[in-house]
Amino acid sequence: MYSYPLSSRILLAIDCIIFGFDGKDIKLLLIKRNFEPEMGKWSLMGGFLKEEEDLEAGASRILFDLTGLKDVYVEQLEVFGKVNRDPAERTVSVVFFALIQIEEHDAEAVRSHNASWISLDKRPQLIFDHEQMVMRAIEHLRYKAALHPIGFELLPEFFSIPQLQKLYEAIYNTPLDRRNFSRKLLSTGLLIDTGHKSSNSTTKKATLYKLDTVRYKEKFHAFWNFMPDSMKPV
Amino acid sequence: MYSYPLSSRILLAIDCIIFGFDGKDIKLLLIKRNFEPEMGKWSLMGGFLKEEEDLEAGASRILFDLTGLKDVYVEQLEVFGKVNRDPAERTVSVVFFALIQIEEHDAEAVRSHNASWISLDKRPQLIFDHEQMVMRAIEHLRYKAALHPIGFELLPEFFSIPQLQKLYEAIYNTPLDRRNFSRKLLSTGLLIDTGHKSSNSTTKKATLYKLDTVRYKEKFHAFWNFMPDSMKPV
DNA sequence: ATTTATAGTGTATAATTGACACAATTAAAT
DNA sequence: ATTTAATTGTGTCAATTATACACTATAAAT
Repeated sequence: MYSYPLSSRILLAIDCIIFGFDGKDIKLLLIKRNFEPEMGKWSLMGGFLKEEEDLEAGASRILFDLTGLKDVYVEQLEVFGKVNRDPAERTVSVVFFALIQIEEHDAEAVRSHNASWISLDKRPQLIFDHEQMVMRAIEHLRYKAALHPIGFELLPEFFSIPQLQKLYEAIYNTPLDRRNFSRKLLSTGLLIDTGHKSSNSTTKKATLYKLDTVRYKEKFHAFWNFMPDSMKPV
Repeated sequence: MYSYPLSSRILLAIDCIIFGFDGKDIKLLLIKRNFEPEMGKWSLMGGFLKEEEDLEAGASRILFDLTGLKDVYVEQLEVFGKVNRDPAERTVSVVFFALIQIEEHDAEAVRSHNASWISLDKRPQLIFDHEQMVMRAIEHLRYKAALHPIGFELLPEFFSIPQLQKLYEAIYNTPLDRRNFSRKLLSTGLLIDTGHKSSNSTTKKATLYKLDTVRYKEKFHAFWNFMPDSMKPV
């Protein structure tokens, strides 16, 4: 069996951008490091890839460790590999992008990691190139949410259209027209009326919908307009 | 200075998907390996990341090595990191996606690497997980070309609208309506009429355009329809 | 009962898309 | 020289979709 004797091995890290939505703001799950290096500073949650571990498994491990959640929405975002990005040692980091339902997280796990949910516009300075990673992730969130129905990953199972609108307004940091938004969303055919109404309203109660998980996959490409529907990539 | 004494180092490879367009078909630049491991089999062009090299620099080095070209369109595609993807040794590969103008490549460099341009539908079996990488790249090409004006990277500096159409028809493997295609393309405002006509036609000669490189960046988000223009990510 | 805040629906106009037809250009064939 | 075949360039109409905007309904507090 062949081997690669002359090639150098590099430390491979995994960092996770974890987004949540509290009904008002998009939040990031960040940790105040109580370990070296850079103890006391803020960073993304991360870790090293283990020798016998697939990349996605590593990301899931780290996400589970911090949030207590399995099966969250995760995708690879980008690899950061600048030679001196980590002053301690050459480290290449694979950044994962995760969307979670904020109420579902295990508060105890979060506390034990010294982590907090922080609004995007209040995020502290981060170590290394983590700020770049966050900016890349925000860009990706905006990009992807405009093309695919991923916003639902940030909402509870049952949600109202006004809630959904607040989410999109938070993502794009802009007001949207209620009537057009509602029409467009309903026209996707992705929402199922649960028959229930939101309970905590002091005024008119909103209809609660859930995501049509069957059509979700079929309609994952809802949108764009350059090519005929039939040839949109799956 | 801190270090990470207990963490394991991993071989970090770079593999390049290189697309070209010959006026008719989308082609891949593949190599028939005259080196170990997997000598004699087909694969993507790749190499190992060097200790003092940024990731993007590594990709550029490999691309230059094979094609003699600098400043080609390259972007990170995805990291492939399954534990046993390379039977010889645990190797994590960062896959880069490159679009080049096929006539510009250095034929001598390509020959010396035992490489060939191969149509997508005639591609041979590839080693390791390279076929998965190629499929992912085709998907990405279709995705991105529907949203951003990247097709131009595959065409010569001066090109006609019929040429452009043949490119898109090759990408999506489908016929497109000439009139609607032309209208849509011209309406982007990205094409500048050079005043010249294509020379090699046996029938009516087509107008040659070039890309408006100033507007190209402004209009890189041409399309999608979920959010108002003003909030499309940059 | 009135007020306040929010939810839900409708409509008229403009813009865009998709389907389709015809005229113009070039070189080769007659 | 004229015809033919192939390809390029442009126009139009109908259907769809987007945008801007106004009214009605519901719930709770006064």
